[in-house]
Amino acid sequence: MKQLSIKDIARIAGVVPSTVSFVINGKEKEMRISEEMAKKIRKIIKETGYVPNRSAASLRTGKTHVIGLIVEDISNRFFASLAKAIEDIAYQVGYRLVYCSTENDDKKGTELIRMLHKQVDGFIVTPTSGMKEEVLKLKKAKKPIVLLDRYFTDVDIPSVLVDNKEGIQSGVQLLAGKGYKKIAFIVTALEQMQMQDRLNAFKTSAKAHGLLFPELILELPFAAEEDAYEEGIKAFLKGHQEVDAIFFATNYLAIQGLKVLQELKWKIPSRVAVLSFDDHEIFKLYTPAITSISQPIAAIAREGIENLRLQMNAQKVPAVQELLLPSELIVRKSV
Amino acid sequence: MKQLSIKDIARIAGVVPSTVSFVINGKEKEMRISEEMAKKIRKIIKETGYVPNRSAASLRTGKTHVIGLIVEDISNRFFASLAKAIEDIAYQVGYRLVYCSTENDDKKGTELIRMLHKQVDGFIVTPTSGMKEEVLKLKKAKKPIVLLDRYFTDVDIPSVLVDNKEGIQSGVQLLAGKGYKKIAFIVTALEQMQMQDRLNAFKTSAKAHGLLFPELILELPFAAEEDAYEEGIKAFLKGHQEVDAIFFATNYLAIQGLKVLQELKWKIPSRVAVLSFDDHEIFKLYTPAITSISQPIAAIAREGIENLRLQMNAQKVPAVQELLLPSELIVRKSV
DNA sequence: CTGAAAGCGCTTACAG
DNA sequence: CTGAAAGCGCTTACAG
Repeated sequence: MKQLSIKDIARIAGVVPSTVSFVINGKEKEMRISEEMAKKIRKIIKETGYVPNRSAASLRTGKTHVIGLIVEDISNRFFASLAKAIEDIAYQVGYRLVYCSTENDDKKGTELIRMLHKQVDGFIVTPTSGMKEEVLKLKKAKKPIVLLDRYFTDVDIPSVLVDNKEGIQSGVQLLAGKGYKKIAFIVTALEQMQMQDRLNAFKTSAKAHGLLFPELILELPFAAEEDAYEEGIKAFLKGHQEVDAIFFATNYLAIQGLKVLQELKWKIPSRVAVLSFDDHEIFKLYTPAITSISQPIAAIAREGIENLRLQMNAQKVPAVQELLLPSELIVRKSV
Repeated sequence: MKQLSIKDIARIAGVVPSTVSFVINGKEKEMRISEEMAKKIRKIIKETGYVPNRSAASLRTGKTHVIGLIVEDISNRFFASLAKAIEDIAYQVGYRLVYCSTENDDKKGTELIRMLHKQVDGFIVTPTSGMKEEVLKLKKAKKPIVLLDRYFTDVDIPSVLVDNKEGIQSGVQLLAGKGYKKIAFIVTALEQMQMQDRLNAFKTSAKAHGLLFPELILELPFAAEEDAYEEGIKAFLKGHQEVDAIFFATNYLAIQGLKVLQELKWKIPSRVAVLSFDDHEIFKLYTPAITSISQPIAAIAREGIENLRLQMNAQKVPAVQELLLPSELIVRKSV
C-alpha cells in the first residue's frame, strides 16, 4: 500500500492539488473555496487517513513545526516536569518537541544546538554557561529562542526565570521569624547564574536580619554524582555545631543533607531546622515533612512557549526580554 | 545571510553537488572519489558550518532519522529515566527523539501515533491497552516499533519487558524466608498487562509458600490522582490488623502506603514489613529505607533501541519477539 | 474558484 | 571520477 499524497486526494475529490492544500491549511476562506467543496475534501482526508508529509511541507515553507527542548538532564525531576508541562502546551498549539540533555556539558550543548538548528523552528533551552556563544549565534541568525530558569549576563535573550531573590528572602524571613540564629547556607554549581543569585540573595537577606555569618556559608564544588556532596556537608556540620537551621540552595543538596542529618542524629526541627529551595516529592513524604520554596513549573512552561510562539510567528523578538515568576514558600514541619 | 545549500559547497569546492552528497553520506569510497577531494570537501563543510537540510533529505529518502518515543507520562520518574537512557543511546547512533505522553489516554495515544507516523522512522512505545489496534496498523504498514515495559496478548510485536514473575517471586521468597505470615498485596491499574502479571505471580508464588490469603489482596481502581489511593489503603489496613507485611505492586502505591502507615503509626519493619516493586529514589532515603525490586532501566533502553535499529536497518522484524530482562531485588531495612 | 508550474534541497540512477 | 537530470510532496504566486 503506497502512501497517499496530496495528488491522490485531489484526484479522488476531482480537484487540483492546490485546492486540497488550501483546505488543509485552513485557507479555504481566503481562497474562496466553497464550504461544500471544503467539506467534501475534509471528508475524503478523514476517510483515507491521509496525513500530509511534513518533510515536504518543511522543505517548501522552511517551517518544521518542531521545537527543540534542550535541558540539563531529562531524567531529573525538575526538567522532566518542565518537559511535561511544555509538551502539554506545545502539542495543543501544533508543535512537536525533540528533546535532548546537555548533561551540563558545554560542548554537547553547543553541538546539539548546531545539529538541530535546521530541524526546529525554535529552541527552549536551560543553558549551561558555556553555551553563551552558540546562543548568541542563534540570536544573530534570528532563530527564535527562549531561555528557561537560567540566563547569561550582558546578553539580551528572552528568558523566563524564577524570582530567586524574592524566594530566598521569604525563606530567610521565615527562619528569622521563628527565631533561628545560626543559619547555614549550602550551595553548589555556582557557575550557574541562578545559584549565584540565590547565594547573593541569601547574603543580602541574612545581613538585613543581622544573621549573616560568612563561615556558615558552604560552597561545595559541583559534583556529577550527587552522593559526593554528602561528605562535604557532613564535615561542615561537624565543624559547626552552633548551626540551628540549614537553608539548602537546591533540592538535591537538601536530600543529601537529610542523609547526613540522619547519620549525625540531628533531629529536625528540634536540633536543626531545614529549608530547601526547589521542592521535591520526597519533601512532602519525609518525616518531618520538609519546608521548601517551590518553583512554578507550569507557569515557566506556559510563559516560555508563549514567548517562543510570539517570536516564531512574528519573526521578531517580543518586547519583554526577561520575565520573573514568583516562587512559592511551602511551609511544612521542618522549620 | 542566506543558508548554505549543497550547491554552494559544490561551487566553492569546484565540483558538482552529487560529489558533495557522496562525501557527506560516507559514500566516497564506493563512488571512488579521491581521498584528497573528500578531504577538501570536508574542510569546506567545516569552515562554512554547512549543515544539510534534513527535510530535503527526508523527502528524498523517506528517512527522517527521528524516533518517536511515546510514554505514559514523561514527568514520571520511571519514564523520565527511560527517556534519558534512550536518548543517550539514540543520539550516539544518529537519531533524534520526539517524545510525547499518552497520559494513559487511549485516544491521545492513538492520535499521537497517527500524527507522528510519517515524521519518524520508528516508534518506541509503552502502550496503553487501547492502543492495540493502532499498533497493529503500524505493524501492518511495516513501521518499525518496539514496545517497552508493557505488551499486548495475542499480538506479535517486538517487546522488551521486565521479568515481573521472577521479580515478584524473589520478593515473596524474601518475605517468606523472614517468617512473615500474613502478606498483603496491593495493586492497581489492572488493565495494564504488567500489573496483571505481578498480581498473578504473587498469587502463584504466595500459594507455593502456603501464604495466599485472597482477602489480603487489595485491588484498587486506577486513579488519576495518586493521593486517591491513600484512603483505600487505609481502610483496607484498618480492616486487616493481622497483616504483618505489605507487598506493593508499584512504587507510587508504596509511597501512598507509607503515608498511611505513618498515620496509622505502624512501625516498619517491627509492626509491618514493606516491599515495593519498582524502585524509587525516595526508598533509599526513607527511614527505614524501603526494600524494593528495581527495574533495569538502562538495559530496557539499550535492548529497545537495538531491536528498533535492527528493524529500521533491515526492514524486517528481528527473530526475537520478546525479551525478558531480570529485575533486581534491593534489600534495605524495611523487611 | 480552477489550472499549470516553479521550486524548496536533497539523493541517486544514468550516461559518459 | 564528472555532469545533467529527475523526482520526493508539498506550497504558492500567477494567469485565467
